[in-house]
Amino acid sequence: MTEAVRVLLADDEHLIRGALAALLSLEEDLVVVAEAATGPEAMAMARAHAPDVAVLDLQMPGADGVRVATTLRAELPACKVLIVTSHGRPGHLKRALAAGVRGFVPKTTSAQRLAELIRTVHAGNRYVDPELAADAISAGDSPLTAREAEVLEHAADGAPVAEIAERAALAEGTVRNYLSSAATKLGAENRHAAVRLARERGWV
Amino acid sequence: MTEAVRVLLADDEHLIRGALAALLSLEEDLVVVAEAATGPEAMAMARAHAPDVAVLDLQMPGADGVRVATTLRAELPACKVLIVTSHGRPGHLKRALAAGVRGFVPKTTSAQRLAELIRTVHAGNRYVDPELAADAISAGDSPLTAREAEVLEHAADGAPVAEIAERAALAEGTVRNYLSSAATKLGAENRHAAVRLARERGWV
DNA sequence: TCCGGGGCCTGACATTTGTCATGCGAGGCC
DNA sequence: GGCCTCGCATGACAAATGTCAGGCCCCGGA
Repeated sequence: MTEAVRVLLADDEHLIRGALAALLSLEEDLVVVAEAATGPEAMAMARAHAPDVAVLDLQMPGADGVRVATTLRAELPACKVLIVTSHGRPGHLKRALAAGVRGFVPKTTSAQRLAELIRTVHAGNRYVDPELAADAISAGDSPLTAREAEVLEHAADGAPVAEIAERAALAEGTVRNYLSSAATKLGAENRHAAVRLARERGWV
Repeated sequence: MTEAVRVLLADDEHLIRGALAALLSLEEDLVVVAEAATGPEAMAMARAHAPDVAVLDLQMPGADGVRVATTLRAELPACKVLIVTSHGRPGHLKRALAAGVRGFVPKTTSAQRLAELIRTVHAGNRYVDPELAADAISAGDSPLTAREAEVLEHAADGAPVAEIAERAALAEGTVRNYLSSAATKLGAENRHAAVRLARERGWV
């Protein structure tokens, strides 16, 4: 038998992380060498233990799974990343793949299946949940231009146009214009609905 | 030794549910008699198995944990409810307690601790995570009147005033008035920021 | 080279939204 | 009863937002 696969587990929910560690330990060929509850902690643990596979939650305090994946890719190219997420938005998947992530699955996956997937990515293959992939494809690419997306992000917390204009160093009219065109492209009634839609699709 | 505590586990994340079931099974005095992935499923399972304790996720498709708890209280008063949540908003705790929930903890709790809490609520005691309780107290009661909250909910998806007015069967001016007073009470710049704040505090 | 298209940026104008003064009815208090 | 406060409801006015036509610059194709 070959060496056991060394796994890093990162999730801010202690409940799921501990339970998962216990279940994965039941698998003969998997060994959890480190656990982390935050993004920075995950990076530190990865540096310290150089795991074969990193199982990362998408939503963590400090730095999200994709950012951790980006760092890992640069510092530990041999470490394969598998992202696990509760509420998968299409755009996240795209960002994750761009960051070199090898696997992307929802938390509705069973532990048994997850163990299989850890082996899959460790073997050098990729795996993306079919349903999430379908969502990402049907959502397609963002139709927004760089400025439109930028302005929309600044508008995300409901700030008035004047404030957005200041933060983006643009005239108010310009900001209104981008907001308007973004809303039109997304088929939204106004910028607030546009923000909501863009969020859902992971475009901001 | 007394009878084992019969537990119902409801969570839409298969990963956490399965893992948790496995871990709780390691406890001698606990037995998981049913699992569910949605609100309605949880209710059906509860009726079928009449568990001693129901461990419910707050966010589930179909009906959230609090709604399930309300139903359970009416139909199975003997069944104690323990709510587990990922991102606890102050208002949810209040609603949960009003629904007769006996325990309320974040998912950052360890499985070991959760097992203890299941015994605690089964014994008839209550337990609320101290940090969540502190948040709820500092956030205080909602300052919004019934109509203000109602209108704010209708405004949640960024709909224009005309649409809100129609849905709430009010004049447009009236809707604007409620929106304005709600925003003022919450210290928000406009209704959209108000919606965001109210969401954070769990008041809508 | 010279268009044409697309992204970026702007101010002027129409529409929507937020604020204010006001009226009405239901309770609590003297 | 008389008085006050508070929530509910409305329309008029002021301010913020959305829409439009147009100018500028860069790049790729004719």
